[in-house]
Amino acid sequence: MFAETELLAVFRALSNPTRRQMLVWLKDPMSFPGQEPGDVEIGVCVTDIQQRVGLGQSTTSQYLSMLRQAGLVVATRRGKWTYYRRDEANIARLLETLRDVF
Amino acid sequence: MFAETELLAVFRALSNPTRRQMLVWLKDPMSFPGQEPGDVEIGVCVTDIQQRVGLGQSTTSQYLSMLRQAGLVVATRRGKWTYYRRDEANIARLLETLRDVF
DNA sequence: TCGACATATCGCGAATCGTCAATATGTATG
DNA sequence: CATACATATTGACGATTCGCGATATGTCGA
Repeated sequence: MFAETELLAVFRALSNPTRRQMLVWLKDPMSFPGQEPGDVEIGVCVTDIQQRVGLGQSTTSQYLSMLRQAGLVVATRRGKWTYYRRDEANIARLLETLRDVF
Repeated sequence: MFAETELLAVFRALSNPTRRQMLVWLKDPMSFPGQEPGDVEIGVCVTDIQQRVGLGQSTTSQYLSMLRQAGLVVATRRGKWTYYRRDEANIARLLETLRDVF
């Protein structure tokens, strides 16, 4: 299951509408500008996400870091870029936990 | 479904461990001290909940109010007491929404 | 109506959040 | 190595949250 501290990180992360929006948008990586069909599996880079959410670069980076610490996304560094994608397995596990706990 | 502002209230409410604990404890009203078998359907009064969470009376009242505004519990006034119980139907609806959205 | 009791609301200081600009770190390329 | 670029970290500051004590509101019984 999820430990109390993990649940805390999850709910804190999702208590912000922009961070929730990020997670939803990442369900469809191709909807981001500049995404090539081959990039879907590795995710979307920070700059592309930033363009879409319309916040500053540092804020975008921090928000993605929070989502990662909450176990909702995973980051992959490739060259200069860091790609973020949803951690579908963990999200599914989380939804099961929520159903069991609440 | 749940509107954006409703989801915000829900995640804000659940981003606090004590408020999450309250919601879980309310699954079993009989586990509170001073609960009579006939009280299960109406819920648990604020004082009994406060005894258990160990916070101040005002904080307990405010936390329950937040859970109510988030649609997670319902309040019933009877005499001097206000009884709180889970809104199971709405919680189930919420879990469905979460499964659809995330 | 008065006092006792249950709950809600108000006002406060400390801590955390939201967001940014500035700066640091890492990485590829000339 | 020097430069440019992508991302992460830091510092700042107003806004919000946490939890409390004090106080207000509502309800019952004498």
